[in-house]
Amino acid sequence: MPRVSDMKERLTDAALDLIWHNSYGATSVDAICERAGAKKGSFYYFFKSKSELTAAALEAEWNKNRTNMDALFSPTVPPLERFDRYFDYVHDRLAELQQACGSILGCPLLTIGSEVGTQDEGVRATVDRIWDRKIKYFESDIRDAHAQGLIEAPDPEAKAKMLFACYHGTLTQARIQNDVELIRDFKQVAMDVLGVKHAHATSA
Amino acid sequence: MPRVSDMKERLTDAALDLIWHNSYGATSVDAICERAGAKKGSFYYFFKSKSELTAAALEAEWNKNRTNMDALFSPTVPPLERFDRYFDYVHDRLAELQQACGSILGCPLLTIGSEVGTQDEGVRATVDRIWDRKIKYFESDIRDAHAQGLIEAPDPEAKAKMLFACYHGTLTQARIQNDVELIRDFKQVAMDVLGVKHAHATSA
DNA sequence: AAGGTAGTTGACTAATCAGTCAACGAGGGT
DNA sequence: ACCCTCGTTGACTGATTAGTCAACTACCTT
Repeated sequence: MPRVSDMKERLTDAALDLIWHNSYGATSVDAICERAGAKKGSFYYFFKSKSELTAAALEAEWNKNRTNMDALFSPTVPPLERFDRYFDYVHDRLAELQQACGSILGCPLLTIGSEVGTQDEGVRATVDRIWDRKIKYFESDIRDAHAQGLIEAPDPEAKAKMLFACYHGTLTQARIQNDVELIRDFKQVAMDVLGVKHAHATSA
Repeated sequence: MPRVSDMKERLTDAALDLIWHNSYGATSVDAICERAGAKKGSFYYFFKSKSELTAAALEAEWNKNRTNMDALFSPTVPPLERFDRYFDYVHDRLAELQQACGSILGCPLLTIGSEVGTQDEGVRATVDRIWDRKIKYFESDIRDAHAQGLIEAPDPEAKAKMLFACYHGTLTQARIQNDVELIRDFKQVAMDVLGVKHAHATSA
């Protein structure tokens, strides 16, 4: 048996999988253990509670996606193209997951945050923290686009917040209706919200 | 004891309250019964399961809000003013609820739909159905606005869907961050998404 | 006033829940 | 060769879960 255990990661992976696919409330510690190949005792060796594991799982997921996000929102890419690539990336990943599990899963941050936000302050604060970090990608992007005269956005922070909220609303509607099309259609909405100038409509 | 019982309504009211405030998973049948002043047996006399009760509670809520929605979206009101009044109404109601319970609750349709959508087809379908009905208010409104030349919206159905998704994203972000301001700020976003012509910016 | 029916009761089950614990195992450092 | 520590084990508890059921009550109809 390994001196350095990968069990902690197996547990956070299993937890995020199950909670994202189903929900926080419907995911039991037993189920997480089973998927991770762990026994109850191991679980509580690494985590104080299901709530704490969930927070850890969200942080772990963030760290995994971080370099990817950095690449997508690299300042070397033209501002509006960053959004374009990002929306494509999320769309493709969710479509791929739908192939595997049958459902459009939306964003775990919103799904989990919305579910436990009023009940579990630890998880809520974690969601909030990661949410803020992700918005920063939007914010920088908007600021660059504004500086280059591509859009009119005197308050990039507010604009980023709003765009982020709209995007997540779309992802969630896609989850509820299990329809990936909505996500593809969002690009045009993003252009509208951003206030992209000389927007020659690509679709209706 | 009354010949005609109001227990069914008490149960759906209690269920929606608790599920909206907390979540579907965190709301037990026992808790619903306690709040409704019912015993277990009464619950299962009226409803086959917690899932069925939830669907019934959503339908009941819809019926309660129906006349209100009809008034807000009355064709006698200028199209853009309808949206304005509706957004104000939701904002005020959620702010009021926040006073009472401490939390911005967002929209139960999205919260519940997002939580149980992948697990409970009955509830999911109910959410979907009501969601569609509510979007119709947006759709008619957008069609009228387009006809009056206030906006450019050749596909009112798609536009309505997108605006609805964006709005619910904002409501949910407000729930997660317990911040009512986001909801107030949405009006400007709505104008952008709608593509309101000669939009003299009222705020930033 | 008799009887049917719509509604109520609360004790019951069997499963599942989150979380505990004391004992065990296997490397690594010395 | 020793121990010490990181990790593992699985049986256990006590609470809570959704759902069942047969007996009961009170009203309305006739």
